[in-house]
Amino acid sequence: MASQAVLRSIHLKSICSSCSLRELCLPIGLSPRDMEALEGLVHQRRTCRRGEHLYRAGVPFQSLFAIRSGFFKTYVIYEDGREQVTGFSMMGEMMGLDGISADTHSCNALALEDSEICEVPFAKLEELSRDLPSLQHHLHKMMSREIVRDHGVMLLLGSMRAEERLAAFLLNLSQRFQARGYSPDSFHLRMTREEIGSYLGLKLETVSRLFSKFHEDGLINVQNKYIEIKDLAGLRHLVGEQARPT
Amino acid sequence: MASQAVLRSIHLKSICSSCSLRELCLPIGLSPRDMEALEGLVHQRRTCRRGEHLYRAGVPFQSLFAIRSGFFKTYVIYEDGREQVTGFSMMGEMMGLDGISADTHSCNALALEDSEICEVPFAKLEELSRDLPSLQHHLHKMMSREIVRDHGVMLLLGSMRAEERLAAFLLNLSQRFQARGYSPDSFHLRMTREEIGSYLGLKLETVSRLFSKFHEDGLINVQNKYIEIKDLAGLRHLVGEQARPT
DNA sequence: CAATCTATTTGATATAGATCAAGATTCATG
DNA sequence: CATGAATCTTGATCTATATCAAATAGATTG
Repeated sequence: MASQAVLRSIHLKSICSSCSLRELCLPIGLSPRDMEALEGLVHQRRTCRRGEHLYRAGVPFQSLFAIRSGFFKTYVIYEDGREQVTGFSMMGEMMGLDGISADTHSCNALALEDSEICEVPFAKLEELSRDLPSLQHHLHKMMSREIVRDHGVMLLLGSMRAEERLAAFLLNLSQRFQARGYSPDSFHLRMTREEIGSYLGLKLETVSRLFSKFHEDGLINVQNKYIEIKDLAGLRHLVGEQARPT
Repeated sequence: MASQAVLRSIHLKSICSSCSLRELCLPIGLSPRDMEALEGLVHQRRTCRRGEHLYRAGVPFQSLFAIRSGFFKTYVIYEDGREQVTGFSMMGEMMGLDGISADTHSCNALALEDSEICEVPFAKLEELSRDLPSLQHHLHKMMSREIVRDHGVMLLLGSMRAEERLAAFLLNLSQRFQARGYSPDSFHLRMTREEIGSYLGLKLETVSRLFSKFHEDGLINVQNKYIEIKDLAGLRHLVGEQARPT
């Protein structure tokens, strides 16, 4: 028992420097000293089981969460109960940036599969980033990247047709899996058709029909949640080439 | 001539502490000393005439821009030329946060009326915010607020009906004018029906028809770009009460 | 201030995607 | 591994909003 506790503490101490995601969540070129300071900051490594909320809208904001493994959806709920999925997050991505604004989480984060996350107390991160310019700048870039990403979703929702939206969605997933060393051509969707639909501003039936159509057209293979991209160029061509004749 | 230059330099020196927008773009409770440091940083106050771009997507990112007066739209253009308006900005708001992500502006900012802006070199702002925790936190809140705002637009685009979108848009404008000491009940729209439509994911004809409908229903008066809100509660009721029977 | 250009309104019609419905498949649980 | 609950697929139909079109109003310019 005692040895287990020791092992865990050793493990905790070294997570950042040995983490395969460090180039995603940490600034490059951090000195060993700085790395150590940062590791002291990540005070908790937790798991979050499928179906559990990592945080909910309205609860006090304390920490950011770096995803070590697993998959999440974030969503907002409007007064009348409408749910809008605002994003899907995977390993190496940071969640919770929206909470800084009002010291309260403004959206909900739900694990779509068993996940491991690193909790980063934000006050401490701010403090440390005052001493580490590269960390400071990295944080700013992460927040800015989130803004840019959201603008992309606005473009998708505001001016793309259903086909284009789903194609763009698949291409985005493919690209993110690839960046993490997984196959860009075949992957399991972690979310339901309804969740995809919510994200893309479509109904689940429309999403399902489009998957079938893409399959018929030889662009992809679909077998329930398992996707195989057969014609990347074809998907790319679909996005952008089919503007409505405004 | 010489006296003019002196006057301008005096004016420049005191802009922040005397600016009526300081509670919008600066952290509260900044000491006079800190305020002075901040003022040294805002090295340029510029004007931007109606129809001019403040910045364009693709140009190197150097500075944030605080709007002192005027009105802007920001928009992204997709490869095939589709344009999506991502937001409208007015006095006291900060633009350009999206540029931090890739050291390049990712959207275009166009003045919809003659405007005055304060240019804030971002590298210097980062530097100063290392010494001023309240400034640092303020910057983080601004970025986070932008993310939250974008999530709101995603909700609007992804799950609201046309009527609700336009009502939400008018309510948002009204609230922002009020926060700046202007009438929340009557204002001039600075943007065209087409720009509103782009922002809301609707065609300009739909926007026009909805304005007419709101007028007939006694919710607003419209006379071209001049809007009078007659029934705030009615508009509020429209948003959220009309979910599609999903 | 006439001329021209741009923005807006309104009507008629078309259509992409929603809705409704019924099976079929997959998944979770005792 | 059987059984009920989710989830997904597919078809038929409906509707909100787009599209097309034309007239009007407002803004800009020489």
